[in-house]
Amino acid sequence: MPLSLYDTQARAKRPFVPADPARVTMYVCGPTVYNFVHIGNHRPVVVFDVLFRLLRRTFGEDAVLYAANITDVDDKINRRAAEEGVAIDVITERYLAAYNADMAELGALRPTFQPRATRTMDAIIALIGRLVGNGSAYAAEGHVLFDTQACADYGVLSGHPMDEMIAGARVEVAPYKRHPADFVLWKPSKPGEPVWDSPFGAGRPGWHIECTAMIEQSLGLPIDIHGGGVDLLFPHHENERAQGACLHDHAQDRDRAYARYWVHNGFLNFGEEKMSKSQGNVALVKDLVKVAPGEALRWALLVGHYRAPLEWTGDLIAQSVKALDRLYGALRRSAGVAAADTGPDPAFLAALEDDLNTPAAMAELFGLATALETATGPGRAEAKGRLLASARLMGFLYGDPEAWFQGGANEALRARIDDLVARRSEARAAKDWPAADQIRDELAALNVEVMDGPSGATWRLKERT
RNA sequence: GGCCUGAUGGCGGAGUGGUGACGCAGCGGACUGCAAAUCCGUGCACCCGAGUUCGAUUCUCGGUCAGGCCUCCA
Repeated sequence: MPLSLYDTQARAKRPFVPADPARVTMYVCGPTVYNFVHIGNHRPVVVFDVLFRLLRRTFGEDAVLYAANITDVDDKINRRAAEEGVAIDVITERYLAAYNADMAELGALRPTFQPRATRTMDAIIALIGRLVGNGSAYAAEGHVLFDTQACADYGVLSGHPMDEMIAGARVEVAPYKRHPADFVLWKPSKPGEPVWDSPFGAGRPGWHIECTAMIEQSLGLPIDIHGGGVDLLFPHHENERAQGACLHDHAQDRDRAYARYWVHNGFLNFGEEKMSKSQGNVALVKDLVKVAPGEALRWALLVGHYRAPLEWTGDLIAQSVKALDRLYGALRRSAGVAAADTGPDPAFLAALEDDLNTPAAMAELFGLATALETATGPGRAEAKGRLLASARLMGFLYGDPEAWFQGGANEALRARIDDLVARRSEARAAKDWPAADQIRDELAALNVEVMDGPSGATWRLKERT
């Protein structure tokens, strides 16, 4: 079953056919590194990581090029640097490192490229020059603006009719714009802000052109897949597409001269308590991992279909932990079984290939876990192989099952628990049930649950502390 | 005002023109000294109205409700 993706521009699911199967390209808009990003920012990270893994499996690991950019030129970065009285680099390096650490916690592969705006400046300036040169952009009062009127099909991506948009606009239109929808490609820097020399005067780039330049420099245009959150659909992606279409004005397929598929993930919602940085109640990965493993956070982010909004709650995290308990439990009980080299389960793969239907794929994983629990003889190795290969295609079950259940215990606690479990086993062997039960109560007080099996007792921590 | 989504059991969440996945929670049973874990079984839902159809949760139209975007938010 071939991979199909919902393409925002076509407003339909389309079979995914890359321009060149030997060189599949994907670009996803990444964060502005001025602070820690909250868990919602990581939804696209995880979603497109699953797509990255699936593409690598389909077309070959070396055939897929994935670029996820970093915006390191921005007003918010400038403000933050000024507040702390440090150089801008100090801010961007700090939060870029934190961002990459979060990605690792969530089990996301490193993208092939992580382009940064500040390191793409020559390409940005050259690109603006080309747009000015072919009449798609104009200079006004020290700015360079993209001329949306020169772009015949401006609006086709987001479906925003330009007239309506202007009528409902809630922003004041800068006087130097020819048309209200025109947007900045280059603008003068204010005192203290980063500044670059350019043929249009000293200044800094607008947001949209940065992404287009980073795509062109890292992957080359057009790309196969352009991803990001739905909030970026307008104006950011619309503007990117317009820039791309005007760069390649004579391309045969103008519509797809920039990106062949547009994929947008839905928002993460935070229920009644709106998560906002000003309230200081944001959910940060570095804090969440104290409550639940990063793998469970990854699971939670994939519990719903990527295009649907997802409610981020404590219960969602708890349920995700239990879901992984189930899968790791099946692995733990088959610890002595060597996994056969089977590859992913066909039904599981079909679910993922159907526009990344992760909930359906997860349902298949539970079925595979039950198959492993109930299989006998040689069927166990095969069942274990299918479960592992399937789950790992989604970025799960790379961990050691024992570590999953006992990982929260330090050396001293572990020794104490092992001792209690051993003493309880002796009591049970002597059929001294009161003594055995009393030890079990002691273990429970240590947050330990003990499970008796045919080959002895095992234990797990009930809750992470 | 414009554009765009969505409405499924106690909760989360797929999917389908005709027996409504899956997980958690619940219930019954097996196993267990008792539990836990596991296995087997089971109760519970498709927003409202009209239309198309032999048949609609699924398609069409209307309504209600909820959410998003139109502001350099993933």
